[in-house]
Amino acid sequence: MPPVPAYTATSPALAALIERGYFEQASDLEAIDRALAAGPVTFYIGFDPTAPSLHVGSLLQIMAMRLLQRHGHRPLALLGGGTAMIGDPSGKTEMRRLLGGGDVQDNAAAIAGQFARFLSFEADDPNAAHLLDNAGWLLELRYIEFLREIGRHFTVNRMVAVKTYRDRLDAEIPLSFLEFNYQLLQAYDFLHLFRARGCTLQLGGSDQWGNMIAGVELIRRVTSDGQHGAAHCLTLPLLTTADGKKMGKTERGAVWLAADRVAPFDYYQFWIGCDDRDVGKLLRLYTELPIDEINELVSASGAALREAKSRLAFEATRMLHGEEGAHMAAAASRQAFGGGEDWSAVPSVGVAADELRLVDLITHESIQAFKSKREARQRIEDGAVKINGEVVVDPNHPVTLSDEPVRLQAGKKIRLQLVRAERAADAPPPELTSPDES
RNA sequence: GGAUGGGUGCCCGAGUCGGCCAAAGGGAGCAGACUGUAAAUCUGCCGCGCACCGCGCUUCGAAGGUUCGAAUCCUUCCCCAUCCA
Repeated sequence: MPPVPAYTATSPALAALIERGYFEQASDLEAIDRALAAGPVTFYIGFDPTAPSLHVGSLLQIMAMRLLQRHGHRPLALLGGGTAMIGDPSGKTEMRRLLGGGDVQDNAAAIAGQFARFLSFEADDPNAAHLLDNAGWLLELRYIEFLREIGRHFTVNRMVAVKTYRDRLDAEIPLSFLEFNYQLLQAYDFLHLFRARGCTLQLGGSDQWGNMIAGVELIRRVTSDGQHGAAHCLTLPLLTTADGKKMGKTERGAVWLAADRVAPFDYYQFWIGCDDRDVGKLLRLYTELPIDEINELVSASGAALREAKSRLAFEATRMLHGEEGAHMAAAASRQAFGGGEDWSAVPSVGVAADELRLVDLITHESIQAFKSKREARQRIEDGAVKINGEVVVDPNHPVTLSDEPVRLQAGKKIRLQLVRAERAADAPPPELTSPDES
């Protein structure tokens, strides 16, 4: 059930945004529509470099950028290297932990590469994307100057009315002055990009509404009347899954885009394991399949929906990890969950031992199927672990490792092939690479 | 700076005239059954470890103390909230 606003867009870009379900709310939809129809629009989305990788949550924003870029508009991906040092209080129930400048920079560097998979940064591309870091202009701000130029346009009365802050105040959760300033800085970002790059549109998650509007208003106030088009903003929905959880979170934490955090196989598994009710929505948002085809896929019901899911998983994986990776992941998934003997594409892990008790094996540092031995024992006794397709209920059951891979199934999701590894000086990282890959 | 109320396991939240508390209950999570690698439901697990139908170790803001024995009592300290200054 895509939110279909009662508005018929004239610009292809906005039409596509709406049709695919990216649109939620906008400062002035018609103005945005006109601008997008009139020619290339420079727009930006901010990303907080609070972790060394983006995750599926931020991927939604990236997909929206990608879509707009395809329609000829100019994306600016803004890393909040400066604002991350403040911490956005939006949606937070507690005070944010502050990140140091060093962390932020490392993270920013790691994240930068991930954008390149989804956006074109080619210099000769007329609407090439650009990656910016607001540390560049925020860190050198001078307090008094900033207050006089920017601060004067904000009334505390209005700031306090913003939902983000309102909630914090109502809930009587302390809101530090530091955090209170976040909104000003984000608004200033927009102004800066408006001036420096002609950026007139900001997109963001719906939790960013207050911050984004603040930027729009700031620009309106600062701009002289003669200057054309004020800036606008548009929010993307905050995705939740059908069972009410935040999109992109799993048992094992966030679904990261970095392959060394979430292997292609696991990434594929994430998508294929989605709730039936979400398939259509996810296909629209996270793949580029034509709408007609999506509708076709989703019209199936019951078990036939698996077709739609595997398509979703494949497409999503392909975009992030490439054609090769996607095929690999798909094949591995079919094998691992198909019940067959052939596991050739299933990720394999080397274990530096000849023989281990089952408990020790599945809690081995390169596998870590369960959190502790305690739990592992329990699960084994529950019948959650299979070796070569056979349930093994005895935690002390010895498992012999050799060059002949052992097929391990632990719980619903974990499927691995185990091979004996050389006792390297440093333990082999738990890389889930496929044997055929090399 | 003053007054009052608080800090419990991933989260919320019981528990304080000391033992039956590794700590009620709920949520989250994990596993099993059922299925379609879905949802819902039911069942089990849910501090860590082991030679495991039992045993050991570490937890209730921190450090000490009283006691055979403390999350529960005393002391000091740290932190938080609200009100006052």
